[in-house]
Amino acid sequence: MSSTKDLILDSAQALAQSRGFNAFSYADIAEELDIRKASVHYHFPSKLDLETELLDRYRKNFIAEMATIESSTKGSTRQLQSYIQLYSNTLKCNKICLAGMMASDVGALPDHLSHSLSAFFKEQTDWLAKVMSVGKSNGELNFTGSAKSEANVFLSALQGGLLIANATGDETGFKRLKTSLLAQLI
Amino acid sequence: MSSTKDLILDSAQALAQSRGFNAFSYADIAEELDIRKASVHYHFPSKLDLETELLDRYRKNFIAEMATIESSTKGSTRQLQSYIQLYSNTLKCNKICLAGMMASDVGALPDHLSHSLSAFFKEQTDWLAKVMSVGKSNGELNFTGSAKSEANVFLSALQGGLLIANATGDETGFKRLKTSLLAQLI
DNA sequence: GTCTATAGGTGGATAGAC
DNA sequence: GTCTATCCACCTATAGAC
Repeated sequence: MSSTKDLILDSAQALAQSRGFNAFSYADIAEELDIRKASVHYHFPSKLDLETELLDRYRKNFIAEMATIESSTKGSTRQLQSYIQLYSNTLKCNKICLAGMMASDVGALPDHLSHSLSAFFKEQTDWLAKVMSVGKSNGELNFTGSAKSEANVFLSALQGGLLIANATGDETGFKRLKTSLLAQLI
Repeated sequence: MSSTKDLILDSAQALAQSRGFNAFSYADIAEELDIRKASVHYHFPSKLDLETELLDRYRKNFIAEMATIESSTKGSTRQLQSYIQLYSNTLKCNKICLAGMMASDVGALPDHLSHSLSAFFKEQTDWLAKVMSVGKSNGELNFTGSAKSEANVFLSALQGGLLIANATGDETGFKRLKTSLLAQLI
């Protein structure tokens, strides 16, 4: 049984990932959950509070997902595949990454949010670089640049690919992108 | 001497590329140009009209840029470098691609705009695939997948890389990304 | 083509009862 | 913790003078 606060976050996240954070209102959330706007304000006094908690939760969830992959999936290639799957799942729901969405409005964000956003991308890149580094050490992966640089390309392509695939409705294009990204590391 | 209409488009584009389309108003444009809101409405009755013309102009400009590159720059590698430079210039102004920004709000866009957005990404991918195809034919470039697939990875990485670099303020990361993208094709 | 003035609506936010 | 009621600022948009 989810708390109202969690349900609000779920609703807001779904709206943000498909429309953008500035394209929905408290009224949309209230309607979806069949509660009143004032109740939403009780849990999140300002919309900035909501946005902040949304990104915090998103970061934590992603970190947890990465930890799960690391502990339950063997092999660098398969770990990267599992990571990619997180993005495929998002695309299936006609959504993009919450952080990717917020990044497109970065010029309008207060400092603490842009810092949190920065941290998200660093967390992702660091984890990917670690996995790639291990894979190169044991001979499973093969690439020429630094792991950090490869991780940056990998994440960038996933973020951009998700954005484009979602805008064009081209799921097969995203499928090919996933294949290419892995092929380049083997 | 630019017309008022062009100045409005310029102002709106700059605002959209740094803040997002839903994070600025006619009042912002009017203030920047020192005119009244009603004058903006004279040229663009609704904000949707503004958004539509903005994307149309952006597409045309990009097509013109690509044509210029094709006619004035010799060699596939150098043509791709020139293309990449378009994105570097955007990053220098702390902006992202207008289409990338709009793509993050695609769930809130009317059909005609999402179709135009789709067309933009197709135009970019097609041009890149053509350049890559030529480069492969004459031995200048070397890659294993299809040109279309490589073009998709290339564009995705640039779009995502721009988004991330702009959000993190990491210009050097974007520089390395550019190098990696080209290295993968040689 | 640009202005003043204003309508009409929505969005974020608060007060206070229950 | 949720509700009703309401405020106020801002936003899109229009009417009509110049």
